[in-house]
Amino acid sequence: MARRNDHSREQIHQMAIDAAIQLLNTEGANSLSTRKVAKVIGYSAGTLYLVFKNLDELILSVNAATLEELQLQMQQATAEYPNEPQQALCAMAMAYLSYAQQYYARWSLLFTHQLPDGQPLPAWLEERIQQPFVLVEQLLMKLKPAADQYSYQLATRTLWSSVHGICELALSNKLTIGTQLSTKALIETLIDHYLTGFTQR
Amino acid sequence: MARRNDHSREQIHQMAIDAAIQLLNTEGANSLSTRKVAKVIGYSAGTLYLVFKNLDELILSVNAATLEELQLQMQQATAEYPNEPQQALCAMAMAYLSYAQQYYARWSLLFTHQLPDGQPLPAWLEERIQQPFVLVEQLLMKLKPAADQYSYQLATRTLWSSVHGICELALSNKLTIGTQLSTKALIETLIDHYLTGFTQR
DNA sequence: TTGCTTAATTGAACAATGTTCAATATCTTA
DNA sequence: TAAGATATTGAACATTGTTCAATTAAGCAA
Repeated sequence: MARRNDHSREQIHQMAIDAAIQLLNTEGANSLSTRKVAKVIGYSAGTLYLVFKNLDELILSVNAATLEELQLQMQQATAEYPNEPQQALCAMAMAYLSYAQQYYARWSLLFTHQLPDGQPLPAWLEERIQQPFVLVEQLLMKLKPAADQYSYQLATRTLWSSVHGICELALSNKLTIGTQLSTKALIETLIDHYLTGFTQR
Repeated sequence: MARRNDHSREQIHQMAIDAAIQLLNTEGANSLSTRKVAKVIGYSAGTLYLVFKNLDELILSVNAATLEELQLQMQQATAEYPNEPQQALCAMAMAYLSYAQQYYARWSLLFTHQLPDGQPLPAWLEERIQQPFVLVEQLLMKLKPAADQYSYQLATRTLWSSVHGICELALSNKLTIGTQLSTKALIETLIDHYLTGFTQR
């Protein structure tokens, strides 16, 4: 069979991303392969190479889609606290944790995937990576209106990568070994203590 | 060729771990394979299966060795500050960052490797994972002698997974996109702000 | 020393993977 | 309807983890 013309290139591109997401959701990270994605969308593996340079590029596209979803969840979580930035930050962190739990394979792929040779990430993905930080930064500006850009950038990245670190170690069962600690409690003390320092200086 | 009896099982076990570490150091995380390890130690791939259940078990052993080295670096970093716990914590965090930079492939393998089906980590590795936390906990006890076990556990895990998160995102170039921030500055503000909150309450 | 037993090690084999590309079957158009 | 263009395939290749019957040398008994 050849020359079907059932779908446009753009459609195949999107179908492949959707299929990969579905595989990650149902089968886990170790079961993502070009052949399986191809099977799900009803095309041959070779067809994927008309639309993606290679599997890495497909994964980067999946990661961009994941980041978009994650950002949306974070944004929605803040809606309940329009005038309480600290509460909003807490809710956002919980949304982050919650998303990571629910879609663990996709979420961890954001961080475990490494391009060969240490190739740099494409600009369109770097763009997407920055978006969640923007949400955090906006809340920090509400919390302490009179600070300079450097302080906001510094506090945003420090606070959010810390939240991320807690989620990462907690969800891979490396954090609470031999303790009764709850991940939620860790995140709450982090935010509380860090913001105490941030607002005081 | 068969029945060489050049090395004991224990020797082959250790040789394989050493070879894997060497491959990770020189070729990167994507170049670790049973066949390459076997080639380095001068045995066939099948021989590895006399000593490890599978590649995952070899990787877990490599990770245990990495954790041991990492812990040693962290410990040595504190030696200069026997009476300044906060300085010691900072030095320890810098040692963590430094190790992660120098041995990035091995360090990231600690966190990117996932056992299939969500199998739990073996107890001997969980043991090793807890050790670095012990070092942090000791310093927090010096810093604030009158607190209960729960507070120490909570603060230890919160602080260190935060340091970890900063290192992780920074080293995978996801943290300082579009900014001039230094990873060191992020870690310093984290420790400073968090310890402010920790000692005050 | 010789011959037998034993087991350490191999190498071939299998299934799955990413990737490439000549072959092909269908669409388009003249 | 015939010819040309091209979208898609499927076979092929290299590499991977893993298994296991075959083999060969070590150990041992006579």
